[in-house]
Amino acid sequence: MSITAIRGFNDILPGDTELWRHIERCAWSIFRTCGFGEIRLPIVEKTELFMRSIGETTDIVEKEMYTFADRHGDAITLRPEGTAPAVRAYIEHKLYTAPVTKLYYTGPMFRYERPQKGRYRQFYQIGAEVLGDESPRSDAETLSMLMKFFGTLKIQGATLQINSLGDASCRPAYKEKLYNYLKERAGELCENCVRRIETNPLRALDCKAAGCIEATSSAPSLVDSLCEPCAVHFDRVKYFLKLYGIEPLVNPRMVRGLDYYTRTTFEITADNGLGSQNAVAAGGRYDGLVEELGGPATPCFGFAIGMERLAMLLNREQVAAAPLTVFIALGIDAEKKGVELVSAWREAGIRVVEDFSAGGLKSRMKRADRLGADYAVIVGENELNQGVATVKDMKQATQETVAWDRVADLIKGGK
RNA sequence: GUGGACGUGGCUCAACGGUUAGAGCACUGGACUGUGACUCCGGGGGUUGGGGGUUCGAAUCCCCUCGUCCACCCCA
Repeated sequence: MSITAIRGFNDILPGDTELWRHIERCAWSIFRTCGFGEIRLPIVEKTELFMRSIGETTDIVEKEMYTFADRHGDAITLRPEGTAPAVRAYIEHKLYTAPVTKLYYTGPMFRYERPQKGRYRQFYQIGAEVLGDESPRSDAETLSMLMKFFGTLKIQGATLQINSLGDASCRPAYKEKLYNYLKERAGELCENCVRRIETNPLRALDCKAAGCIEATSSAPSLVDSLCEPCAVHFDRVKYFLKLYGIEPLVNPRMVRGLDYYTRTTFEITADNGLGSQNAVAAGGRYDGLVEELGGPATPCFGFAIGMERLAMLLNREQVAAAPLTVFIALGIDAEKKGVELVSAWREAGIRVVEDFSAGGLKSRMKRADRLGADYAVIVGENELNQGVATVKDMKQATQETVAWDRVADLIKGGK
């Protein structure tokens, strides 16, 4: 075997990029109508940015980051997610001077994990962040935009789960309650969760181990422990989601893996064909992050969509490529004329490639077929003398002879 | 990071430790000198993922390594 791509890093081939472009175009056309502007962010950031935002005891920071020393010895990291860089840019460029900022971005993220279906070391996300809006209506509207996006792509079986993680005024008290509860039940918990009691007790709530599910079944509920403002916020989010026609599933045990989330968190899962990596989009509110990173106190809401997981949910047939025309010149004079004809047809907007191979018309028609041609345009001695081309519809198996300047119209009109 | 399944022409897969590793599809040439898909006939294509070992003999057994997939973990 010669040199291959590194593990977990994949090439995305033309057949797939067609689908990816469709997804990106669709996202962009919907997001922009909701007031989002695109931001292009660096792929590498100072390591410190992620340690301070995502949280030092999270799995991402502890064992999944691609961190290097650059030539000056500074610690830099391939971004494992997009929110922290977006917030960094928001602060750096003082975008907070605007009443609200809505940012959209797309690009690769990097996490050092064992590859699996729907999980790669370089993976792509479409992300969106609303910075500077504390209203629960913002949460609901942004979620509805996301659901509309999935609807436009005709994603089947997507379910929205939401939860509220509370904020700085109610979560610490809840954590304490949960800590004491878990402490008493430590014997029933898995090894991992025993460790979490000290580091991140909330995580024990969404552990899949049977013993842990059993042990936490009567644990104090987060949703019941919210302070008044958080409870009101959560109710309003649910209320407005209903107005948007969205019926979310409240999952009080859903805990996110990043430390910066407050209040609303959510996850969209799809069951068809994604295996155990079935979350296609997730996100939530992070009201403390901007301030944490040195900006003014700014309430925010954002989400990220997993591109390859989303692409797996779509069937290629739904994304029709533009019809392809293959031009076949027979004889040296036709080849000469072809230079002019092909560029004129391209100018007219049709997608045309020329078959430069030698050989009989039969083998060249066969090549055209294999290239996936919708039309074959043939110009040989006969056509050349009369200023016409033979245009064959490969799918219908019909053909007609038309003047050169009518070829593009015929092809565009057909189909 | 842990556990498991699997790596054989471009693709899907055969081959009890025993001739020269096969088939279908794909490719290519011809039957058919300017018309693809169907048919028929011919042809090319393999360091059996890589390395080491056991054996008279390894695709097959053993060890290591790389990769893919699945699950755990975690997440998008």
